[in-house]
Amino acid sequence: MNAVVRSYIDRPDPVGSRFVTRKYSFGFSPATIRNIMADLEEMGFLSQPHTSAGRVPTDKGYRFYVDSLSEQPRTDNLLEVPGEFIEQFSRRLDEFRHDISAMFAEVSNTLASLSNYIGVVLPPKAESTTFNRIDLIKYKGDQVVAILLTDEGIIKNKVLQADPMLKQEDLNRIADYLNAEFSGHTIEEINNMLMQRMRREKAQWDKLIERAISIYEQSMNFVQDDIIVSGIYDVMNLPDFSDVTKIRELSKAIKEKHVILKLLAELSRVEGVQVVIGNENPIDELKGLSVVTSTYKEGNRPMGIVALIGPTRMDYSKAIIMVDTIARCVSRTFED
Amino acid sequence: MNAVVRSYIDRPDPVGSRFVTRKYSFGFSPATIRNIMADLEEMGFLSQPHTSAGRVPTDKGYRFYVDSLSEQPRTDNLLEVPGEFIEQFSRRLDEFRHDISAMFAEVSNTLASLSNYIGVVLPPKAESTTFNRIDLIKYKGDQVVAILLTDEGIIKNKVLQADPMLKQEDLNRIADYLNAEFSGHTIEEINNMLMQRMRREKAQWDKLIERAISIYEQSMNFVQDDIIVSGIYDVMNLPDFSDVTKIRELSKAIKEKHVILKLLAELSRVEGVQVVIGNENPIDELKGLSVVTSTYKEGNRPMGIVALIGPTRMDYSKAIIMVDTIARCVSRTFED
DNA sequence: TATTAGCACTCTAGCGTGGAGAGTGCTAAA
DNA sequence: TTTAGCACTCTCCACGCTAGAGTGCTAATA
Repeated sequence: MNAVVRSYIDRPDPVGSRFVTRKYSFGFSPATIRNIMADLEEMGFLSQPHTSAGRVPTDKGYRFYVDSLSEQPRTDNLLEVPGEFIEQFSRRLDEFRHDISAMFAEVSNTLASLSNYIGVVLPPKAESTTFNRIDLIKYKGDQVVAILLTDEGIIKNKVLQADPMLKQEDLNRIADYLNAEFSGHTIEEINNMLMQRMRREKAQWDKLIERAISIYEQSMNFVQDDIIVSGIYDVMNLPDFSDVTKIRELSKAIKEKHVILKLLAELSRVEGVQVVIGNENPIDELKGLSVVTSTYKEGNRPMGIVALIGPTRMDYSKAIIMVDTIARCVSRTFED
Repeated sequence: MNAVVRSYIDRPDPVGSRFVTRKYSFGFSPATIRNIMADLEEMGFLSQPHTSAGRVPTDKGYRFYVDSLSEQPRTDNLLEVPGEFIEQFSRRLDEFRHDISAMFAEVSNTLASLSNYIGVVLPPKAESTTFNRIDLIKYKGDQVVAILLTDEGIIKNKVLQADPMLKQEDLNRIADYLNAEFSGHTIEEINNMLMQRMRREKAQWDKLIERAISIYEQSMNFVQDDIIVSGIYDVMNLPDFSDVTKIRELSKAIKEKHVILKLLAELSRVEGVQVVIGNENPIDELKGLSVVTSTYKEGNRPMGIVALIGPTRMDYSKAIIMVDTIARCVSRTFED
């Protein structure tokens, strides 16, 4: 029975009882299958578009399938990924070690092109990254360029307005101060530290510290957490999107990046692979789509997530393996 | 006659002789119009999808229309843009003065959302920008972060591998050297200067210069000229893309960004507004679409272009005005 | 009790038909 | 040169029909 549900998944269109008997040779006749399918429909796992069309799994049906996937011994799935691929892909990621955003783009692309679904990467949350150093460069007029480096290899730059009287040496002093104070702490810790200190030492601030604080706060003002999306165009070639309105729904969903961001942020709390199917999705724009995610970590700390977004009729088995494998590869790259 | 061709453009679907007489009151009867239209068809300006459907402009027809647009006194068009808008938009761009890529994103978005076509911006070619300064920061291990600032406000950073023995002071010296030599020159000039000097002074290079050259060359290795595209999703709602295959063609064209890049680079040679209609397009992927472009300049030097991409049945008049106006606004922003 | 064969029933997809409507080309008159 | 009139063409849509696939139900069977 279990097996029956599972078998529907791979098929592109409604499937009837005869088909099942032919494709999967249990010792049953079509009639028996019909009975079972009628039961399954009553239980809510299947539905038929109309009488006398085959049946199609409901979201609940997919959910059952996915759950049964994870129940059976992991090895069954993981065996399918050639260790060779893992090696090769890890090496490839290593090449991008010095440019983390290029690396994430590569990850997203690989996910998309191997799966034909939409590949998404949620980079590490700015807050949880570790301050490595900041540099301040005097630019035109009163403009100052701040470059922030994190241990994770993230480089961000921002142009600030500052007192035009500040000379490069002053900036250096400020940067030195910030580096000495903050290096090795996560941004979150720093924000907390800052707050504490601001309250405590408010009275005895000297000019330098005051400026440093102000500059730091300005620099931090690029919380532009963003996601990296690939494969939007190829996914439109799937038969699931042969309808114009469906394509429009899809593109609307993708357009609302912040919506996806919100969902992924939610999912990133839980470690390991997660599957969200159609209506289970808390966000209206994404109902009708399924999301398979996995977190990647640096050491033990979860950093961000990689995900595949596709139609509910998705090859979950494949997607889960891919997302899982690739998340592992990313984690591994961060270990070095 | 001229007027007849023009009037077709705004209509979403095939238009017949009766319609013309009703909508545009020349003193002619449908029969006369029919004769004229038959002539126009023979000349290749119109075509009919089938006998007894109305007629539709051909690319040649659109071309005629566009040409006749630019023949009449400019003011006719430009009057339609409220000076107020120009003011307002220029002020808005000013807010982005310190973050040029955000500014281009804003430009692209504005183009797209006001026109409902696809907004595209080709940022200044890296080669033609002016070196302002470079800074080198020692990072983890043998990694060095190079930050390049240009006068135009472009900030790029790249991680390089360098001799791990180099200390921050050495890097500062190298940066100072490069800044002293290159500041105020365009990247292109620098590349030429470099080449010359390399040939001339090859013998007497000291270690510093050698390192400086090597670092500079590594830093320059991010020629990732890219375009900024907006409005892909909204454009799908146009009736012109009510067909799945058309949407797929469109997305294929957009996906091949380098293709568009190539076309725009080509068009950026000529100053002012340019219109490329359907088949006129040298690139297969874009036949079936029209492109309206205009260059923006810094002083007298053309920097890049803004463009609208839409269906051949595009509101050329509106598109031309928009692209022109916005290019002017961008140019103006660069003047400060 | 579980399974199966048989049969009537239902629904869709595909196809041809036929009428309405829109638009045309042509001819003859103004 | 323009216009009125008319026969013609083609699409679109609604209708009806058939073939095919799949179902549910009942009665027979292991």
